Amino acid sequence: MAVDSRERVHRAAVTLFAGKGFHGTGIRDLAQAAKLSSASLYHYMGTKEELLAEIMRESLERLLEAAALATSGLTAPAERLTTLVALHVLTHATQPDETRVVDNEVHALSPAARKIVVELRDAYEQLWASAIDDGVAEGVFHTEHPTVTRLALLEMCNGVARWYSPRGTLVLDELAAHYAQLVMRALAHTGTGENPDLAGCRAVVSQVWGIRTAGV
Amino acid sequence: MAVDSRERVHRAAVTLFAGKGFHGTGIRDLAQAAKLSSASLYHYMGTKEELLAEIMRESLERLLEAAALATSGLTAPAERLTTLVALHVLTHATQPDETRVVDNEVHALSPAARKIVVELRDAYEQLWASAIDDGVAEGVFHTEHPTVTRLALLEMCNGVARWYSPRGTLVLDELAAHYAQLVMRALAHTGTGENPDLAGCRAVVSQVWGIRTAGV
Amino acid sequence: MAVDSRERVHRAAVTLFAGKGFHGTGIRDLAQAAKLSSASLYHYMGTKEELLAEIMRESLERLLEAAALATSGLTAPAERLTTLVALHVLTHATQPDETRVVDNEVHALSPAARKIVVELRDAYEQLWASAIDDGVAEGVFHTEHPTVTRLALLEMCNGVARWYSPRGTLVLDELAAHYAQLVMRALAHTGTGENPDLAGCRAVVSQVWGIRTAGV
Amino acid sequence: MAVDSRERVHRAAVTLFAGKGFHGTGIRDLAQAAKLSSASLYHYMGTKEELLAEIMRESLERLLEAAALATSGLTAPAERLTTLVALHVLTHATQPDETRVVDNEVHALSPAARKIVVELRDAYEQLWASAIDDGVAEGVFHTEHPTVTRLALLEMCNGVARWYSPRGTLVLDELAAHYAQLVMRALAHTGTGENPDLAGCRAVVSQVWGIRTAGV
DNA sequence: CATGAATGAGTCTTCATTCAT
DNA sequence: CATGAATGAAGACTCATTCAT
Repeated sequence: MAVDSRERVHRAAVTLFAGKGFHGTGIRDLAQAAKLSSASLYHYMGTKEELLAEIMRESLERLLEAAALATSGLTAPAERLTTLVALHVLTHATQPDETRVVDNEVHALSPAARKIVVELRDAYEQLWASAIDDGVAEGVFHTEHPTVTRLALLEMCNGVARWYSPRGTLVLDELAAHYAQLVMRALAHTGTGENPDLAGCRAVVSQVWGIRTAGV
Repeated sequence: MAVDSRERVHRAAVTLFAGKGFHGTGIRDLAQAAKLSSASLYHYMGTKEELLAEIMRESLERLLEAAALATSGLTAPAERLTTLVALHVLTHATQPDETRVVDNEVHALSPAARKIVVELRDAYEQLWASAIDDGVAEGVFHTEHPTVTRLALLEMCNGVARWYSPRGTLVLDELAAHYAQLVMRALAHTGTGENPDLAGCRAVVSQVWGIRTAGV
Repeated sequence: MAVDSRERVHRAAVTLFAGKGFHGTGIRDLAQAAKLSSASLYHYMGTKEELLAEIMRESLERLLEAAALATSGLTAPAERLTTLVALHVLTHATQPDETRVVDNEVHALSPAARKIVVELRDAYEQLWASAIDDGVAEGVFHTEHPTVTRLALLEMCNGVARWYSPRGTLVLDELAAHYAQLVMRALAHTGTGENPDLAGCRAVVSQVWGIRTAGV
Repeated sequence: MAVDSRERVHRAAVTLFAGKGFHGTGIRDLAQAAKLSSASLYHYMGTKEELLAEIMRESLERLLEAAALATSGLTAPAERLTTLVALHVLTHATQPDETRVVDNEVHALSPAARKIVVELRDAYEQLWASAIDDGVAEGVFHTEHPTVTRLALLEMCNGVARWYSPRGTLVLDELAAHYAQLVMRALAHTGTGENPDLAGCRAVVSQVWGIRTAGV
């Protein structure tokens, strides 16, 4: 059936793009994985790049939709953020291929397609931003640099797609709860211990990387 | 002159591999960026893949060396970890291209080269692992899943290379200190607030991604 | 319906072959222009090349038939030739696509199909040849090289298909009459003015095209 | 040598484009004819279309230059026109491939390249136009439709490239002189004999080509 | 040290055509 | 009668690499 084949092509693309990268995946790889001839592939896709763009757009739209669904009705910033974290982590743990393609292959998109993808991603990140900002305003979250913190936490959660395996001992719920806890702690009001020796670290970096990093 | 050219080739490769990926970078791109003919390129490198492997190995060796230098003499787990974090963040902020190549292009390596890189990375991560484990053992860090926490925090710090720009308002020292704070908090002993509605999140993910993710 | 579709296919082919050439026209272009799927196309044609051959054969047969009809009963060479010219010009002005395909796409035919087409064309040109030869024999036409003259005049009339537009100011009848006049004049007995400086022209051609045209 | 190869590529392209058309000529045909691998071809050309465009441009520039050289200093319209005719015929007889490519493959050019070619061709035709117009103004040429006449005569001369063979009995000088004579006669003041039966011809065309040519 | 020339294998994509439905 | 599905062969073009100069 047409539907089956189209689906097979997309799944093959997601798997291969995630594993070998967009440019590392040949049209023949796709064809083989989709059990089609490379010519037949073109019944179910436009160009290779359009296929990538569609995969990324669809992934992001699902993530955005899921986030909207899960947080609708929630008002408390902490509740909103933990829900976003849990959703994000669950999604990245269960759809690691889609997620990695979205995270790693933006550079392979044409400017037009990239614009769409970046806008979707920005819309999604805005949900995080407003939860964090609201929490800070309400005094339940504490951070000096909310934007930096948001980026840091997002990257932390993105990482799940790079290492989580369902074959491990950690159950999905535990994983999600653990990440939610990490995020809540990171935003908690805790007296910091002493700072690291930043001057020493900078010196080491300069030494190891040579003069070209004089900027340090 | 030879040294200069070799250096130019490496720098060009790092920049291009970071920006367009290994497979997305052609030998002609490299030649152009290094202001050499594509044939001359081969005076300063082996194959394209050997060039990649060397870049990755060198990057990781420097990171490992820097970590060893910076933490030598430190015993307190908190001190060790904050130092590692600061070093990691400084490195990723000042050498984003090298870092991104290391993080994103492992899949392009041959098994032999990959082995070397993975071993170096594992050695480096082991420094984090022992700091965390020691801290937990000493009761200064609190986490139920030390390994997961380590991976989460590492990914959080890796992210710096993907977004930090020296043109922003945040100074390097502030950046490093902020990340150190985030890490310390994440390992602090804080009563977590209520958990997110995990069942609800799982249901949303299932709905949005369709039955193929019944595994959720 | 079948007839309609078959007709649509032929018309689409004529238009496209004339505009983009046989090799420049894809089966999908044909299908689109004929408002059919590319598979359905094959209900109304053999191979693409057979379609071309049929179009050319049919065109030439019509021209030949028209010439036979129009000149039947005519005996005077001048009358025969002007009639052939008028008919030729009218045909090329009103059927420019068919005509251009016949004139330009012979090279795309297989030897077998080409043979048929060439024979038809030769039969047609023979009508011109005999009119001219008879006129020369009767002393009403004057030309030193009847064959060259015939080819020259034929090409002159063929040209109509390349530029004539019904949207211009020139009415068809005027066009045909004008060409008939040109042909009659070209065969008239007129003292030629002085010859061009052929040696000078040859020198210029040699100079401009380089030594490879030493043959000049 | 590079020069040799580049030259071989151009010559092969001219021959093949003339014989099989641009779209009918594959890159492999070119490579074989130029005695190069298809990859090596690209050391000496841009895209296939750029190769075509360059061939056409160069051909037209040479024709234009030759015409300028040959007619410089000539003032009498008849002299100018016969010189243009002789030059045109000599060029088409000695460079039939270049000429046919210019005449037949305009449709294969991109709009940008086509513009250049059309402008060159128009500039060349303008030389004919002014010679004819001047002759008409001076009363040495007689024609009711100078533009139509110019087009007709140009096409007549173009035809040479389609049939002339140096292996025939006709020497180049005779060929050029004969065409010059045809052109002079076509512009002479000669009483036309009776017109052809245009109504009859129109009826025949309508009958043979069917109702779709009701426009006749 | 440097590179123009060269290429076999590969890239993505389209070709004309067939056939089961 | 009509067409989605399918494909082997071919399309133009680029790849990473080598080598004689």
